[in-house]
Amino acid sequence: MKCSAPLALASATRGRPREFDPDQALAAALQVFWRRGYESASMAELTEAMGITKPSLYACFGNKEALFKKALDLYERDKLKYIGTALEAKTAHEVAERLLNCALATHCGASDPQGCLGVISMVGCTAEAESIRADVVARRASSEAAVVRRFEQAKADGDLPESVCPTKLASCLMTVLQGLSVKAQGGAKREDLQGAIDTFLTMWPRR
Amino acid sequence: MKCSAPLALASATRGRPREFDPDQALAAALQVFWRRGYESASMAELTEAMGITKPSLYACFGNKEALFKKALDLYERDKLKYIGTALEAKTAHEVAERLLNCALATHCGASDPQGCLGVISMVGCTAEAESIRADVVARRASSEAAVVRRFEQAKADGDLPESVCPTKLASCLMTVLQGLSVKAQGGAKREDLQGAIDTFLTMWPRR
DNA sequence: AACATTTCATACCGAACGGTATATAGGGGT
DNA sequence: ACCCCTATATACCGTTCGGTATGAAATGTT
Repeated sequence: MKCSAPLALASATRGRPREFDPDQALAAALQVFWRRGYESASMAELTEAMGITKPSLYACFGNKEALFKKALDLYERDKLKYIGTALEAKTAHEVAERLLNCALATHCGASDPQGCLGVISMVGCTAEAESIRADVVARRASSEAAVVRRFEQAKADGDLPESVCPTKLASCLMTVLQGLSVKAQGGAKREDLQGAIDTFLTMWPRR
Repeated sequence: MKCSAPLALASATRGRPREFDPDQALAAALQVFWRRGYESASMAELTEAMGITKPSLYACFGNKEALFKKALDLYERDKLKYIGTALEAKTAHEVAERLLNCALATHCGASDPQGCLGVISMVGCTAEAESIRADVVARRASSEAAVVRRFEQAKADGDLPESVCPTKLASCLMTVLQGLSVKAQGGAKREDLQGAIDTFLTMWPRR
């Protein structure tokens, strides 16, 4: 159960040393979860992709749910770090532009287009895994709240028209982001997504 | 396997008459699929909600996949009929307005907000059920194509600026629709969705 | 009344699921 | 060397999954 040093520098000098790198294994697990979603990713698939056996997985990561949450942490740290940097853009329009285009790049990056891990897991989890759902929902809410704050700042800067509501505009933008995930998950072409993004940005409220 | 008269007026005079109404049972199945998604809806849940036993279900509907597709037909016929009527609106803006608001009403109608059955099933199906996925994707593509045609007409009517591309605008609108489903599935409040819709409509390109 | 036909209810099937008991192997501490 | 501790590999656990075999019940036909 215990995973004393949290995934890195596990310099437990006592006992047989583990023969795999937890970070690398977690990265492999993330790929599986991202491709298949939480519930559809089976332990057999995970262990095979991670190159370890089930007891090793359980000893190091706890259980499937804990493994997923660690993978989700990694996902946010690596794949969603563009959200933080996008918020640093100078104008609200540029914030939206970066968010949308970086999302596109992330989800159409490597092979086939695939949606956001959060969207896939939140939508796909209804049966058990209510905890997973709640976790994803909370993370998403915090992202949206950050966008709201950024747009409030933009409005104070005179960067957005007085008539727009930062909360609603952020909700609208997040809606588009999540819609892009669904389209990507449905196998949409990159040009299709790019068209939706460009059109939305053209519609963006100007001062 | 055979389900001779397709779900209605099964006036097979020979043999023991069935003790349930297939249409009613299918409606109950639709509720389960809508709430839980294709894979998460178990046969036990389905049979309980439909008030029949498993052999009855298999005799009448074939198997889980065939049952789902029949439920999806019913869903499009009942819950998504607003798409057809929305396309009859006079202006492109009104088309978008109707599509978005009717989607909101559908997904926040009864109890807790829930996303579109198509979105839930397409995103949630990765493992088996590739056939389900393909079916949903095809239906969605046909809907989007209808919107494209409507916007081309609107442009011909001078109802949309020359600068907008009907294909891209339709893609953008469908993206928002699907994003709303995700937000609804995540437990978003009705006002939140309404805010996103209103903001998007405010941004709508004007002639 | 006897038969054919269809539905119903129960119990069951093999497979896959997440998770674990157990025994062995491989390191440091002393 | 020996002991302790931890990771490994194999085999297994109970549960749930979608789907079905089987026999009884209920109708129309003759």
